[in-house]
Amino acid sequence: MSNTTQWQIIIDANSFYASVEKVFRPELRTKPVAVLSNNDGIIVALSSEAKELGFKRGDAVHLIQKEIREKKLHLFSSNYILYYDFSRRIEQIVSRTFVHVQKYSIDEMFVSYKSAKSVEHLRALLKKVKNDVFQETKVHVSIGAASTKTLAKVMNQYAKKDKRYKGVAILQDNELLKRALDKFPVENVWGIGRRGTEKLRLNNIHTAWQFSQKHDSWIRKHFTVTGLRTAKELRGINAVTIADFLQDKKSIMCSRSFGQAVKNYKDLKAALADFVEEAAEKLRKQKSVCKTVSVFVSSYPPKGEKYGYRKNIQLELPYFASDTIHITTIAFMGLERIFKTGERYKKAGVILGEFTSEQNLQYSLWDNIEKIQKYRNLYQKVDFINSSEGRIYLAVQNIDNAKHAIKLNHKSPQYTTNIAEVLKIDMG
DNA sequence: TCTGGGGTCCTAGGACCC
DNA sequence: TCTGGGGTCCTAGGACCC
Repeated sequence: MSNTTQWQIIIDANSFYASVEKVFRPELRTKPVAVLSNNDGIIVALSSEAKELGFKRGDAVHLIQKEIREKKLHLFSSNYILYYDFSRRIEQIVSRTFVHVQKYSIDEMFVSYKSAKSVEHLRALLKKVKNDVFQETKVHVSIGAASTKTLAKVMNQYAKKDKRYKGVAILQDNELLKRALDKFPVENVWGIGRRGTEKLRLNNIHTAWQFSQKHDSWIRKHFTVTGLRTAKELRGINAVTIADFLQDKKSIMCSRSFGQAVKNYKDLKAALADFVEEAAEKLRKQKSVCKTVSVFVSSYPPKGEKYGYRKNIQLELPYFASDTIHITTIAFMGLERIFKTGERYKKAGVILGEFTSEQNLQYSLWDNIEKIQKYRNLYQKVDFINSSEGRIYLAVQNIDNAKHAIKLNHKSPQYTTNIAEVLKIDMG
């Protein structure tokens, strides 16, 4: 490609959670490792060794105790604070080389770059970034680069799966498209879901190349404009933006299973307050306001029965809001209506829905604009403090989380973020 | 003693209407 | 005696994804 190519680059970490856990346990470097969900319930991440042994994401730990023992799978409770810290550090390292870095998920980021003098120049930069990340975090990343994001994702998968690429795969030229896409299964293309795959199979389309070569009208008819955009991207024409991938959420949920049964109203209420706090913070972060608040609870089933008490209720706020105080008030009203005494609750949560953007918000004649503004200003300050200095809590929140503490029997320390848990090196 | 959390989309079925 | 046909909208729940 010419030296004015706008390169689209995707960088993602390999087996991210498992890799981070291995960083602090070098003796496990070549051993099978799995990271567990909250309450150590299921497997959510696996090292390559664990995948090779047949363990799968979603496996219920208590059902595979025997295999875990026999195959010597090393377990870790999830330690999200640690993973987020690594994610942030990797982003910082990448940002030293590239200016336009956009985080996509905890282990994945987009980069765009147009100053490469040549493909070899780009390759050198990407190798350097990969190397820097490994030197400083001991986490391996895979990098794919091409003229469009969808193609970069294709190359990223080559970089990850085909050892010959050594972790960096660049689609040098659109002339090489056919070679890259001919062997690439269409179901692995970004934007082609399972449903889409079925439809394509019926039409005898199996590779990304075959899909990209269909007529626009045919694609538009069967896969709408979204499918057409994907096809264009596969042809080397930019048709999606980062914003398309990073769409604002249409609902925000926060829920948790409890480590042990919660029985009384007060404890459930405290847990719910935490969930609202978390959800409202996410809502404000994407600059949305919500209209509906759903609260749900579920309890352990009585002996011999399959289901326990399950109930959810959806309430409307009197106006669109994003402040924790108003949302909490409504959530409590909901909880009060669905709470049943005598149940042993195992899980609860809150879902915020019906969003509109903060700016688009039209105040109705009846709304107390001054009051809304006051809360909005207050919560800008709250979010700032929460993100920088510490945390502000509503009085009802259960600060030590003692009552709904989750089970974390295999938790690694917060090596990098908690001074009390920094790695101790035995100087022997 | 038993299994996450968060999200999207689709569908079946009920309420309601003409 | 006995109860059309067709449409929309909404919701709960399921399938699926990572």
